[in-house]
Amino acid sequence: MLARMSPRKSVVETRHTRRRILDHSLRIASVDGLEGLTIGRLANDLGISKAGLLGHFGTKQALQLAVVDAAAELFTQEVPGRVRTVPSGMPWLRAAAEAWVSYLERDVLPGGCFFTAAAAEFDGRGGPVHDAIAGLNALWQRDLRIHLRRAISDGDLPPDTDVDQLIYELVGTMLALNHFMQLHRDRSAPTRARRALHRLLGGTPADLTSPTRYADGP
Amino acid sequence: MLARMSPRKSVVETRHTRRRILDHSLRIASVDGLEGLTIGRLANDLGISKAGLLGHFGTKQALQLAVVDAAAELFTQEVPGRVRTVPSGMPWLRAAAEAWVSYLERDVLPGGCFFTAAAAEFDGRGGPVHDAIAGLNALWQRDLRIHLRRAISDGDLPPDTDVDQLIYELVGTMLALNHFMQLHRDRSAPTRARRALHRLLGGTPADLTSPTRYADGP
DNA sequence: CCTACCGATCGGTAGG
DNA sequence: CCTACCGATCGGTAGG
Repeated sequence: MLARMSPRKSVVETRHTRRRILDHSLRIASVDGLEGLTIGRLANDLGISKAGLLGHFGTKQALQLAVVDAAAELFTQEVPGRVRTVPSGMPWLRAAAEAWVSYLERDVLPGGCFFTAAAAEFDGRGGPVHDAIAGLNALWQRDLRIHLRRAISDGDLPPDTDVDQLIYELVGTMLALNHFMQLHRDRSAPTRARRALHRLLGGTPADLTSPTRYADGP
Repeated sequence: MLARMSPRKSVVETRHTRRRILDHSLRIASVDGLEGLTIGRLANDLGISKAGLLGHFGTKQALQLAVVDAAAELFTQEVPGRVRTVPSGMPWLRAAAEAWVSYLERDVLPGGCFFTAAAAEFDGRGGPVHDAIAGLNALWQRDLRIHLRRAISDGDLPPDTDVDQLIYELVGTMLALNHFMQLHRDRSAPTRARRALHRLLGGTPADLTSPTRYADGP
């Protein structure tokens, strides 16, 4: 209460350090996964001690959960955050899809989409980290579902549209974008993604020339 | 040459042990990744010593490369191997796509598709393991490309079909199948995959009722 | 294939 | 936030 240095500043500095830890963790985890993220490496990169770093979170699992939260915050900022003013339904879906492609195209994280990597890493396991990743994924799909239903009631999609099928194909398009950009360093992947999204949602990509359907059944 | 126990049998046993190691490695790696595959754990599971196990491969990286090869062998057996007698072009594509879905639907490996997991794990890194995974992926895409071109020249696909776009969407469909089956334990994912493949390749899935295109552009 | 061992690193704790 | 330390495990080697 008396002879301590300004606690206000100390709190601010603590928050700043925590942010630095999470920012760097996101970069590491997007490339090497949440298990490749080790306390020692992280502390060394940031120039602080392992004990000092761990003091912010307690355990490695708590750190992993904090990183998942930070990734969700980043995604929310970069995708839905950029289309907050766009009308619900089909306009929102097209704008959100474009923001999603753009987010990966701009290489915001060095390893691409954190959630794609984290989902693949933890999909076969149980535990709190798996549950957090799966839950956030489900939340995003719920947003898509809401706007897809709105697009149907607005008449922008046929009334018999299979909403879950469409979500499946939207997710597949984005998984492929990450796959081709990261594994094959294929810079034409964003264009491919936009064409696929146009087939799914309509819209106005100038580069779409081929017909909507590839093949007719026999 | 003289006083050794049958060298024939010893070689057979060595091969058998090597097979056991690779089979178990594939199961571990499909769930926990190629880095989650540790010598100690593997040796313990199989009831042999670490040194004995490592003797088969030399280093961990050599083991990882052997596991990648074993995964390629398994995939080749389960997908192209099952459609070897199907005519080239569109018939082959439809049969191969069905074999691909079936392979994941039957849960051949506990963690789903090894290559999907391994690609996500190594996509941001360099090195021989990354190169092996990317190379095998490229090989499979080359097979798809050959048959897509054949389908075009047979008139089963329009002459202006964007082959690489179609490959992109086929891959996306399979990535989504793995994603929904593994992360969300969604057993309807194979049906979704078949519908998406039908939209891409045509064919005769009985469950397709909705129209081919979801939305019209403005 | 084994035992016995190596240095390095892991997540984490004690105590300040 | 630090130093100093813990037991466990990592990949790998020596020698048989």
